[in-house]
Amino acid sequence: MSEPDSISTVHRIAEAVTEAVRDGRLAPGQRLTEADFASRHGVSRSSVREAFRRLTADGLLAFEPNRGVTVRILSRREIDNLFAVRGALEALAVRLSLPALKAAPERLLALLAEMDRAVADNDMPAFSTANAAFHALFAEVADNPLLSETLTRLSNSIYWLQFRMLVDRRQVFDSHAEHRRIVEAILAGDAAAAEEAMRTHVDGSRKLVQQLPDSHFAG
Amino acid sequence: MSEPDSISTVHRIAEAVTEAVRDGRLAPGQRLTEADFASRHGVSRSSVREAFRRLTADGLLAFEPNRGVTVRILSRREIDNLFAVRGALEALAVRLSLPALKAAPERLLALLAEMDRAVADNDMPAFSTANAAFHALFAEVADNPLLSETLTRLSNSIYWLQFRMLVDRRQVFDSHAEHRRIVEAILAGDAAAAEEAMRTHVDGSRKLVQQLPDSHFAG
DNA sequence: TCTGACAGGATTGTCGGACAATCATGGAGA
DNA sequence: TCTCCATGATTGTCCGACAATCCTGTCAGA
Repeated sequence: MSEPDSISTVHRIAEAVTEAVRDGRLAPGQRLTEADFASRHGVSRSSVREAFRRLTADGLLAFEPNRGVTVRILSRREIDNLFAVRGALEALAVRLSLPALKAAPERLLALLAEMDRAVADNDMPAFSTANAAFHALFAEVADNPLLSETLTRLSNSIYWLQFRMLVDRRQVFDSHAEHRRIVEAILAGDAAAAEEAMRTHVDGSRKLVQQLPDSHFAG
Repeated sequence: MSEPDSISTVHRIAEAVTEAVRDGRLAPGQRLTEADFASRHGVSRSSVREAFRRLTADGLLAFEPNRGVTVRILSRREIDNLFAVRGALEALAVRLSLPALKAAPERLLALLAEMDRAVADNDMPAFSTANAAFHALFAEVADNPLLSETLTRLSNSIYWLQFRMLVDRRQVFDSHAEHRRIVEAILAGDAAAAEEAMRTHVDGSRKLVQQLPDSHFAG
């Protein structure tokens, strides 16, 4: 997703919005007005519109006709829907990537070790980063750009949640045990078990997310 | 996808492009220039740009920075990737929709009958329509808009293929046997079998598509 | 002849401004 | 209190312009 695009104006704006969402300056559900953004960043409204469109396609913003865009926020229901799709796709990624990962498990094991360390050190940012890399690895090794792209879009749609999840570390760290199960199944060459472990893991994440208070959801 | 959007200018343009692709007036891989389209349809370039963006997000067009858009065309490799994702998602749709479909199989059976009739009458357009409805039904009954949306995007990406497939009817009709297998598994309440039947069916479609000559692919 | 640099044309990227279309809000009147 | 409408805010669309970039054909030099 999000083409390199040199250093175009639109790209700059899109980056700015993404960052603002990432570190909470833009709250989920918040409405973004074009003119506002244009003047604040010293660019034309056209460029802002364009950036908004691109971010909408990427899943970060939500677009409503004649109403403009808002920072995307999902209802509990939509979260369930998203995790269902994600589970199916991550399971697919695991299956497709298994042979290659079994043959050359270095990166996989490195990420697992990195997460081990992060858990031991109670280092949430490091864990979060490694976790994202862990999940992205499967799609990447599966060598299916469309799959990677689709999963990225899904991640973008719940961008704000990753941020909100940082508050309660314990449960997030708990999910790490499932990572190990996935890796073991892969090393054993057991595709069905690996897929199932991934499905379970994704559903675990879903449950974790659903435990957040209502204020983090739309609807 | 493609919001109703009243009858806005952008929507009109987008429809026009979609239709043109559907009936072959715009060839896959063909480049579309904004000014051209703007003057031909008597609208501003801004609106054309916007329509192109939307269609790009929908998967019908491909966008390259500083080069504009082209009618999307995939390589054989990309086709395989797409069908892999599609298989996983259609299997998910089958699993999720199974209980509801088993309880109320009317529409499912009606579509199956419609396809039976189309095959008997050698009526390709009718078969094609019913087939699309058949596949869409699962996602719809699964009651997961995100899933429906994602599958629609995938379909749009290979829009031109549906058109090209009309040439050789026999093999397409052959795939109908697999439809029946899916339905039977659903009526029997056998989720695993239904999923597997759907996976097989989707992969069958993939093979069929791959039998087309090189001229229909990018790369 | 072949290769590479360059010029020119074509097309996209961005800008600014303008106005119509639509939505949201709050107040007037029933 | 509720409904309807005026009003302001914002998006949708148009126009025209120019810079940035890409593509192509040409020409000089090896």
